[in-house]
Amino acid sequence: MRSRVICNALAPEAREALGRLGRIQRYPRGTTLVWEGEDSRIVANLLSGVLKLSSSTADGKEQILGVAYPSDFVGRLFAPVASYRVTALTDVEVCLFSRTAFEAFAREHPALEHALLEHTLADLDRAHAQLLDLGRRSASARVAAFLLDLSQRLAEARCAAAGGDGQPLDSFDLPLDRQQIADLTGLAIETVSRTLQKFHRAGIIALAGRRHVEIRDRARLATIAEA
Amino acid sequence: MRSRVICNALAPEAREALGRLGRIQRYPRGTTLVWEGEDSRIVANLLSGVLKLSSSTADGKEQILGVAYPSDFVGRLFAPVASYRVTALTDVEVCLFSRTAFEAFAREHPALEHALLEHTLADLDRAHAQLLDLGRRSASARVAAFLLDLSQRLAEARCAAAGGDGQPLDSFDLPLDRQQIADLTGLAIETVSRTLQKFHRAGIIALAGRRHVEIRDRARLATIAEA
DNA sequence: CGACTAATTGAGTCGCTTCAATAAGCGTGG
DNA sequence: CCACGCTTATTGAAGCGACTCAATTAGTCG
Repeated sequence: MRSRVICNALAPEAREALGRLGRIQRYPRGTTLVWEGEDSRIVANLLSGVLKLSSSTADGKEQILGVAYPSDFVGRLFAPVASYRVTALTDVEVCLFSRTAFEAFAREHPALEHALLEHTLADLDRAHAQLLDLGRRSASARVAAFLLDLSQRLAEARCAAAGGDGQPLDSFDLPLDRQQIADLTGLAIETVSRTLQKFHRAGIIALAGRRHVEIRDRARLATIAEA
Repeated sequence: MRSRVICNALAPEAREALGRLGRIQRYPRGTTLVWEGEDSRIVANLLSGVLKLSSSTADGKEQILGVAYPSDFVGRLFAPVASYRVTALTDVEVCLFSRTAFEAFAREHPALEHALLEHTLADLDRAHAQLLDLGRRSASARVAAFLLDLSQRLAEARCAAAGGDGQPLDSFDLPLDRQQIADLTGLAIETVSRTLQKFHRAGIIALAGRRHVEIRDRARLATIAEA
């Protein structure tokens, strides 16, 4: 598996030049970095923390389109307006770039555009998987798939950062609260809660506190996620 | 708006070289060009007709991830296996490439990779819009959005091909049957039928035969699609 | 420890699905 | 050109999964 960090595609000197273009910035949890519909002025590389990408209907119902973990690239290149909102789910640290400056730099560095293309294709695959979930799967399947995907991606992020082994984690803290899980899975908050409790009672997962989850029977969870 | 055809990004001589790499192929309606999960050996440029990209759950429920129109690029670059099925909804004519050969060519032609990146970002935007639909909108809103999107994209495809004006069409034939509309919108076929009839009775659209649709009140349709 | 927020639980409703039957569209052959 | 048969679409009735509204409980933080 190749590096998930965009700028690793670049030669050291180019990477340094790119580094000079961006600036490190921290935001507290809850901050919205980009609003949907507003000018798309910035793009960013997530260094630490978790971001949500979301969009909402005219009557205010929110749908989370994706969640970004450390090493992920976020922002809409080559479009004048942002099509989704970007909000910090935890305190975050990002490397910010002006969109146009980044685009100009990318034009000069085909390897970077190549890395962006691969990254975007991976995002598209994830969006497709989520489409199948939202369109055709039951509440239980969606919640199960969410837990499985989260454990995988948290492991990957840890791996990219501190160099773990990349094995999916069985015990972790949810970066999202119940409402956000509901917004991601397209369910009501009560349905998420009931489903989680049902898994808990069935011994498939263990819940401790509001945020902690332990996957006790990954195979069963995978079966539920399939159908 | 820039050209929607990938290879227009290339200089004439490069375009000709790419042309020699591909081969024109026709398939009758109903043919599956790529199966999900099988080796991703080919990619293609759609010349005429309509393709559906779909995926399904273990228990056989299908979800259409997207629909491709003339000038669209289809196939999963840089991945060993295809993540979705590609099926011809009408008779189609495509320009086929070996995936690996196309990738190698793209490496040599940054302008092509750039065009692919923009194309993929547009696909991602569409997937995001569909996520919001499936996760948070009612059956009526989904069907209305489908009709509006279709009229827009048919006009664009016509524009790219024959050089029309690109205005959304008010009268057109559906390239999908009711079941396929259901698979695209994540609804049951009966719900699609009922919704279409409801729009018809309300004078928002006119229906003739199985496939023909005429949008009579685009504004009202847009309002319904919003909520 | 107390106050506030987040999560859980219960009851009732609604929208969509499912199952079943009818009707319409369309190609075929007489 | 029309009758026939097959496929596709429509319509109806019933059921259920997830939502909504409301109340209770559990966590968390000062």
